Amino acid sequence: MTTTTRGFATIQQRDLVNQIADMLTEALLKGDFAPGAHLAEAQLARDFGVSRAPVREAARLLESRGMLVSQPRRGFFVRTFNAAELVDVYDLRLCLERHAIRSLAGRLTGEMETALNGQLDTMRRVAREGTAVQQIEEDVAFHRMLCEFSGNQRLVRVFDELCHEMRFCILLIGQLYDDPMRVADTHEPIIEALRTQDPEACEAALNYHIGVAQQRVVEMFREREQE
Amino acid sequence: MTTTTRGFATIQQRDLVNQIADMLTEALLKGDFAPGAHLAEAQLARDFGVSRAPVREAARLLESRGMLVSQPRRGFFVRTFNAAELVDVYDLRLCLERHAIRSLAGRLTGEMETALNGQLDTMRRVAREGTAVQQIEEDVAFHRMLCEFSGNQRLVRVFDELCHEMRFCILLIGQLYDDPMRVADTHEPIIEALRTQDPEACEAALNYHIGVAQQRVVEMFREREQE
DNA sequence: CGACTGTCGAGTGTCGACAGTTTGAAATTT
DNA sequence: AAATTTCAAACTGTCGACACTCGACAGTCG
Repeated sequence: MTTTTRGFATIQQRDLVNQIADMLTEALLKGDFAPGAHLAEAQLARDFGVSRAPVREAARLLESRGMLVSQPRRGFFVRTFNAAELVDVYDLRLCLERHAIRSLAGRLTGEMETALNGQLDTMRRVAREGTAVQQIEEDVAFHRMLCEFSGNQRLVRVFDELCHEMRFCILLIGQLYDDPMRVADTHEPIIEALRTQDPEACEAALNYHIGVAQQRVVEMFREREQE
Repeated sequence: MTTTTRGFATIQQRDLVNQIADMLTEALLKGDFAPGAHLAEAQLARDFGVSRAPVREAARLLESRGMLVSQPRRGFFVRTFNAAELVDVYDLRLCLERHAIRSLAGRLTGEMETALNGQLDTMRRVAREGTAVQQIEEDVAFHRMLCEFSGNQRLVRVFDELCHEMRFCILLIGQLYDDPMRVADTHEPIIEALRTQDPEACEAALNYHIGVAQQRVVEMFREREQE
């Protein structure tokens, strides 16, 4: 939230599209719509008390985020995942973060290390007293930092897109896949590897970390799939 | 209503959004719009002989492909690149292809090798008798194959997005950056490295190949920027 | 002379409506 | 009873219209 010189909050009359997109996102993450369900524009427009135009644009936005899919003349549907797609998402995530951490090894500044350690503290705090959603969010934030520190903003953008899908998947499963405090702890080796300045060690730590996460999520997802 | 102020051909009543998106893409690649130029919905709608709704959707599509950017209440503008963004694009491309080739080393099938060699032949053919656009297209197709062979479809999707931007940049420069036949030849070492089944060799070949391309493109772009 | 204000045109955000298509179920046939 | 056809309701794609916002320019006041 930016402020003006006088300290007023900037008035950003967030247009309808973004508001609707946020509401839809929330509803989707809460599981209000079944996977694969059809979203009727007119119905949503009535629900939100607006016309179909902004609903349509919001839906396209969620489509670009991979949470909805559209079929010509049939409309929008809640995105469904299969295990293979989930594997791909985590594999791509590994691809991105490995590239980031690799370019990072050897030029990690003190500031960066402080930021990462601070994020680790935050993760441990929400592991104790936060909600599941917060825990996921802080976990994502840690990995996002790695991407940001790579200096490649285009890479960060792809990471963000991936995150939408990961969030969606994880909340689709309906429960966290591990003890949040232990999850936080498993980020420690990554920082340590970065400190050694050894690219190989960094890659190994990340490989392991993401590999474990992928395995757990996919496993839980496969269990869910049996219904 | 056959001709328009900008001279676009008229379109049929099918799939308006995609047709408009294609025509806009073509116009953008041809350089009909200056970088940073404002695209007025109403004007385009008149030009195409349709209403603003499909134009708007097509513009959003191009926005998601990184060819346009939008500002609230101000509309769509032709995306501008700076050298740093171009560096990021090529860096991310290296990230993707390195991941692909790495997972490919050691499980390259005969079919894959045949396909790659076939593509190389195609590249050499269009280097002799094709247009610049074709040459770029076949070059992209080779690298896309590498991504496809990784088996990660999500990765291919990101690669495709990146390609839109690369195409746009390259054609923005207005000329090819190297002798097309030599460009084709530089793909040979990649296939050779894959044949050795050695991940390190594959990575090295790719690093070199993309590094050279990046350097050339960015260099030419910087020259252009001086105006 | 400089800064502020009012006005005007251009353009986006949103709306309600219409036409053609898809869907699901009733109606009919086998 | 199962399969097929028919048909109406629901829905999407597209359109034209209106209100509000933004930027430019000229005019006003100190």
